[in-house]
Amino acid sequence: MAATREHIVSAALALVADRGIAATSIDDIAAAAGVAKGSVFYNFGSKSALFETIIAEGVARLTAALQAASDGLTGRAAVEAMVTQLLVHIRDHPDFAKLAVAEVFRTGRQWQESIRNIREDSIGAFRTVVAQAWPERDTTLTAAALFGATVITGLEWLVFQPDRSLEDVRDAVLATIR
Amino acid sequence: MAATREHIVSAALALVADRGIAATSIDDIAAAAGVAKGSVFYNFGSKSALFETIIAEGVARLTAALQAASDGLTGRAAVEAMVTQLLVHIRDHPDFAKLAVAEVFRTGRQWQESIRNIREDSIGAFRTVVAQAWPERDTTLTAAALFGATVITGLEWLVFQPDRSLEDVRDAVLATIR
DNA sequence: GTCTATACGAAGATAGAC
DNA sequence: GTCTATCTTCGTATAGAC
Repeated sequence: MAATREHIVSAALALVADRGIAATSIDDIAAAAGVAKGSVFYNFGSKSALFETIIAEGVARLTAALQAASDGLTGRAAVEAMVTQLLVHIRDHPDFAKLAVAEVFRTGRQWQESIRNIREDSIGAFRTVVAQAWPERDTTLTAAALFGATVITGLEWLVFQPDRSLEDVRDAVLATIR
Repeated sequence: MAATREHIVSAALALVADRGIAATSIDDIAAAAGVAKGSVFYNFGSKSALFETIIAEGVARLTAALQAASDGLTGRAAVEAMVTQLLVHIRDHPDFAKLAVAEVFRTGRQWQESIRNIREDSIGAFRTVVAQAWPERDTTLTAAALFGATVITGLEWLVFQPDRSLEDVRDAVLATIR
């Protein structure tokens, strides 16, 4: 059933955000999702296929959100809108954010296809607005710096200072970058 | 022997940087280090103790390097020196950088004591220079943004654009932050 | 101090009942 | 489509020889 898949996906995301994929067993996921282990394999085939799905869905959702946020905007306004949207997305999907940060720079993993899209698509969205706002700068490195400042500050917020407001965090990031 | 410990530590670091701690077995580490599995346990006691050691040593070395870099400097010069030193450190110890990024925001892990120091000590060093350079800003969030921009750009450099020069990367980061 | 051999549990995956 | 039971492999850790 579709509901079963949803339960499995959200239970898996919650667990791996805190412990990583390898440290999370299908037993743990099935128990947290309230289903039997066999159902996980019936619905996803294998552990790595499960995480391919989870990561691919998460990247697609993030990329779409980032692009929508800067739609119709140009220059610095587009950059600021995208930074803000990234913070909102991290707040609303903190588990995916943690998983993504933990996995982006690893090579030689089973679900690497999906992982690569974190960088190519999501940071790629930043590249587009950066190229338009600051054509004289090194686009890829600047996009990485912007993305990095936003993501790390967002996670600092959620993990260590959850009582801060979105506005505080956004202002701190925007004040740091120019 | 001390050399055995060194071999184990460096083999372990290289493996976990790419696969994560849980996905790396003591068998793999022993084989890569050229020693027997028993020697790993004799020298470190357990897998988690091995990584406690590796992480604690890495955090201490990073924190010392960051503090030394800004020593005697004030204001923006101190910030720039620390950013540059962090990039140098990432270039020279890329495996530790990958491990650190993958683990910082996880909670409830066995080696959490050592991990917490990544944030408290290393980002703490940034906090000090930020507080001095921009007293009007939110110190902790700004330090996180600065640290995040530098680390993520540094890893983008090493993992995806290894042919770029340190100067290019440093200039891109410094141009992005103000 | 380092090795080999082994105990023991954990985890991915499958088979078959319902 | 979901469950329980089971197979098999892998991985941490220990014991004991060298």
